[in-house]
Amino acid sequence: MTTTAQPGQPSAARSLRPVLAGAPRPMRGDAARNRARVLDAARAAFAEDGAEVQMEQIARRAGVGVGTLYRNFPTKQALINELAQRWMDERVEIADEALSMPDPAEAFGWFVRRTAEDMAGDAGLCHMFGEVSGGNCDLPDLLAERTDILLERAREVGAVRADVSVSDFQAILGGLSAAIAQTEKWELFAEMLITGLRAPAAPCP
Amino acid sequence: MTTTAQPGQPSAARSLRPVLAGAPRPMRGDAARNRARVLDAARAAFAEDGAEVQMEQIARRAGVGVGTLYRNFPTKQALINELAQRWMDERVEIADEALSMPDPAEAFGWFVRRTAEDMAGDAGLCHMFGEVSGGNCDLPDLLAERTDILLERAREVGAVRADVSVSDFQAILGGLSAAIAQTEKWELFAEMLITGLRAPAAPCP
DNA sequence: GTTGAAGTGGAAGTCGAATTCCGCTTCCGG
DNA sequence: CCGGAAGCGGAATTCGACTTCCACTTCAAC
Repeated sequence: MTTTAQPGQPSAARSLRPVLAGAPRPMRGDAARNRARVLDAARAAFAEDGAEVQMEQIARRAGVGVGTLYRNFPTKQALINELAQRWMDERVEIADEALSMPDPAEAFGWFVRRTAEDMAGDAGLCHMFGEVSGGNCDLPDLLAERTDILLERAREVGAVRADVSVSDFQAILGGLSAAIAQTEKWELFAEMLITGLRAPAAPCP
Repeated sequence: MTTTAQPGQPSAARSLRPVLAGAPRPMRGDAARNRARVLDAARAAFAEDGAEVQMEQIARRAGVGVGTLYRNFPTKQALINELAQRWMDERVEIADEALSMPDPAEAFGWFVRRTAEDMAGDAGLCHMFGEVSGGNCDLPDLLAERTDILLERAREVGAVRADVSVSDFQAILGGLSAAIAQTEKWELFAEMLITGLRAPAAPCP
């Protein structure tokens, strides 16, 4: 139910016209357009209403019938996974950008702030983080790897306490998303996190 | 659906034998016993599995039929509300205990730690906090009032930044519950919160 | 322009969980 | 110990999603 492809395009192929080597037929133009519309509509719908939106609402929003949804994604979950994958990819980019910054403490703070900001703008993202960190699936390897480095470097310069593991950080981001889902005050929350995460050395000797 | 009572006992009456003035008959002894069993079973079930437990599981756990559940609570939601109410009552007591402490900073910290600890021990509580702060319903007046005082006092001594409102704090607790639901490291999270919430005075000049 | 493979819409089917119903059982006042 | 009101169990019903199906439309190669 989560593995193999089924209809027009495997949900793992992310581009509009995934003309991979060996694909017998490139997918009809209008179909590709519809697939894109569905993805957009789904993203918008999840962003506004969270994961409880119904397939029919997404379909209406995209201006297609439910049948078309199911042609492209065998399952509601598959559709969600597709979006999750895209979000994760974006997150990996952000993490890479942070990793390119010279100061580890600054990089870490920037990543947290940026993530909080993105969450505030997208309820779907919030929910997904809740899920992902919620245990339904783990942080994808690519992202976990980046996060690990980010965290490690920050730890070395004392910007993050030593007893915070990647999975703790993951849980913390889950908490952040839950908080932000309730109030849009992401700046406050991000600041709190960054401060609270700092190693608890005696304040002022 | 949320207002009027229906069967044996209105879900608002919390005691086992709510022989309020005017109640024609005090409720049969075995019925009261069953009601209590149901409540216990429900609490345990929610604590273990979160809010997605099925009515039948609760019934089995309590050793009764689903009919008995519905005799006592017109709706699954009503049952949840009843438990939520009880949890909230406990929380008010905790808050009161905190309020009786002399040092506001210490009181605040103690309340946060205690809440985190309780959350760690009860997935049901966690979930409920998520819901309650999630907007489905607001913090009950009684608790909001206590929290407000706790927060205000802590603010005055600089243990909490000035720009944190009660509703922010509520959101933060929601986040805390989400984080704790994933890892049991409540001590770490509580410490982080307490530190992060502190007024951001310049560290060490 | 024709043709048939690909794609479409949305009514109908399925399925799981909440809720209802009712004949049988258990209390308890007299 | 009896009668009948109160309570009980759990099979049957309802309800609201997701998912399937298929007659019909659209595209694009020839």
